[in-house]
Amino acid sequence: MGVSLKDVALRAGVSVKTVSNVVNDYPHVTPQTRDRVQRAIDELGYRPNLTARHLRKGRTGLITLAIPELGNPYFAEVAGAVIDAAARHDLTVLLDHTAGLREKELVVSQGFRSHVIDGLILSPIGLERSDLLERPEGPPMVLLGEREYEGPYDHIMIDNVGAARIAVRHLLDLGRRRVAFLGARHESVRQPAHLRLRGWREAFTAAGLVPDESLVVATQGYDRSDGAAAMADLLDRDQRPDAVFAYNDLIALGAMRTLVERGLRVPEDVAVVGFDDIEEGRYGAVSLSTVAPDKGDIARLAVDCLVERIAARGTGTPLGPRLIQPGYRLIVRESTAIRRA
Amino acid sequence: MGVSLKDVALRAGVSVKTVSNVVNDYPHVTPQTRDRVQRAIDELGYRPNLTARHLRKGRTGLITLAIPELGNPYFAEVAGAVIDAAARHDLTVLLDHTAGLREKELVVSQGFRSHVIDGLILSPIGLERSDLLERPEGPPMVLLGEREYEGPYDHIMIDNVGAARIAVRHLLDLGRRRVAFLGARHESVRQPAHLRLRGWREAFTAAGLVPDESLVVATQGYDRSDGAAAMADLLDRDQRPDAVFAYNDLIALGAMRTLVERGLRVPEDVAVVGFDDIEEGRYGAVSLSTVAPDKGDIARLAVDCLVERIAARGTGTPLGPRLIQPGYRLIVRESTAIRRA
DNA sequence: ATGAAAGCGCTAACAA
DNA sequence: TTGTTAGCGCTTTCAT
Repeated sequence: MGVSLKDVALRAGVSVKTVSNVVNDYPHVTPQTRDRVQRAIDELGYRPNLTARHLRKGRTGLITLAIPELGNPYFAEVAGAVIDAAARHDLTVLLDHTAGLREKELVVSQGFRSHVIDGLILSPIGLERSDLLERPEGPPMVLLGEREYEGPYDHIMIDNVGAARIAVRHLLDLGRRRVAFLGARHESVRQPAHLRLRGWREAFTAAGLVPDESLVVATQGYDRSDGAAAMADLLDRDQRPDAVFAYNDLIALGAMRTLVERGLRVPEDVAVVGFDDIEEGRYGAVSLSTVAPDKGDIARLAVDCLVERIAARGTGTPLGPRLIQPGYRLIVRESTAIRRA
Repeated sequence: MGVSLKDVALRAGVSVKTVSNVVNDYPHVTPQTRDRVQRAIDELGYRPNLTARHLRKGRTGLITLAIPELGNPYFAEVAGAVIDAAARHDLTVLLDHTAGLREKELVVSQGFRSHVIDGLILSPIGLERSDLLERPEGPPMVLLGEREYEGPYDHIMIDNVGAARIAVRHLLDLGRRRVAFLGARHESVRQPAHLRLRGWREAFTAAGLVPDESLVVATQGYDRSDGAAAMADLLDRDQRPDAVFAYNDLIALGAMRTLVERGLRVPEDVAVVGFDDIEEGRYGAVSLSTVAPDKGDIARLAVDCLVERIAARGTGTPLGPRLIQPGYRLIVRESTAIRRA
């Protein structure tokens, strides 16, 4: 099939080793030899077979990134950033999506394709803590995302409680008092929604107010449709909220859609804040205020962590699990742009 | 490091070949032997080294998918579908994004990582036809997307002219006459925008009308911001349009945003039709009518084509380049939901 | 500075 | 039915 080192060596009249030296920029090669080899390489159109190189070196230059859903703009944007960050380390990204299903996440976290990849970045949702603890030996893994685990793995996660607190405080500062939380979870296990809900509560308490738990609405998923349904649910009740803090932008967007359908104005009647800062939030009829995690930061930190882990392998250097918190900020747009009450 | 075939063979007291047979479900193995080997595999926690297997077989089970931008929901959704379609063939997807830059597309189309992948699905924008013709030997490649090439490669592309015609006709049927086209290109080279623009023209002609070329607005890119700017540009002129057909949903969404800012109603003042059917179009304050390409179909066709090409390699079976047109349909939503004039 | 040869883990002829 | 062995293309001691 392809042109191999041997072919080049034959053509250049040198040994395989010499060609290899040239290809790998080994310093001790005479310019003449290098020239001759280079010419042979060009003439034959030689390209190194990475598979063979990897077999020999035990590294592949491939990492897996497993996210819940590519259709979710937040994850799509993060994935793009991870691909770029990985490229800067000469790593190529294998993309998987798990639909947030424990089973699929399990398959990914446990050596699926483990011999092909040097490492793994996983953004788990359904996975249990115990699954993590029972993970068999395998390539280094770094966790990404807002579900707490406190397991033996590096984890890139923003300060969800703090971020939510700031968002809700912004609404309280606007004079809103009936601030709903959209996107809670029924499950008792650790869920990112719980953290943001805690932030919601703390914001009230910090302001000397008592949060009204009846304004907490759970959703099935994290999609626009879930937000739309949750909002409808809320509006069907007696007293309507004057503000909404949504688990994420998609839910917020869905909620805004319902508000418009019901003839309510945003932000006059109901102010809305989301979470994620997906691009679509900037271009709705009413642009969406949101908490913006630094996605570039997140991607960079995850890849850097993983690269470090990969490098540390074998060297026996013990490296405790780290919890790393990327930056975030509140972005105020039209959905809360209103004079103080 | 890992456990190899040899280790298992040693443990089970058989030869490497036998273990290999068991692992690969080779039929002629006695149940007892199989059992013994299986036990050894389990005890040792053996997992085949795919890199080695690939080196041997000359196949890796990896394919590259290169799209312009993961942040564009249309491409993100297509990418997700491709990953699923590939999984059904036991293929794993390496995702690249090119930003639509000729240079990056060139790197991808020409053997970048060519030894690691079995095939390549490329969605080019900046690439020239000549680049394609000069492509060196490499793994099979299938083209995806709406730029015409008529090169020596399989190409999955919907009937852009026909699809655009139907969309514009829908607007004309509504009684609209000043139907603008947003998202044209200045470049003279083949561009998907040209095809959709042709459909725009043909719809007028077919209705016995003369298209008003002053309603064609070019944009820099294909993003929401481009749509917003183009719409603003259009509204600053004397006579405003009563309908807009946008190159894609993002441009349409951006345009709608501008319309709202200017106090115009959709669809009463200006009806809008987009292209792509991204999910976000369903949840705006006014849901977006659009041309919906069958993304599952597109992904499946691309992967199937590629798999066929991969299989045909070496077998000398000549297989001419094919142009394959996936299905599409017009989805009418609120942005054009209005009584006939 | 360059060459010879071993071996990464696997599969596939060929043998037994 | 199972074992032996030769590579796939590359890197890497160890010689020279």
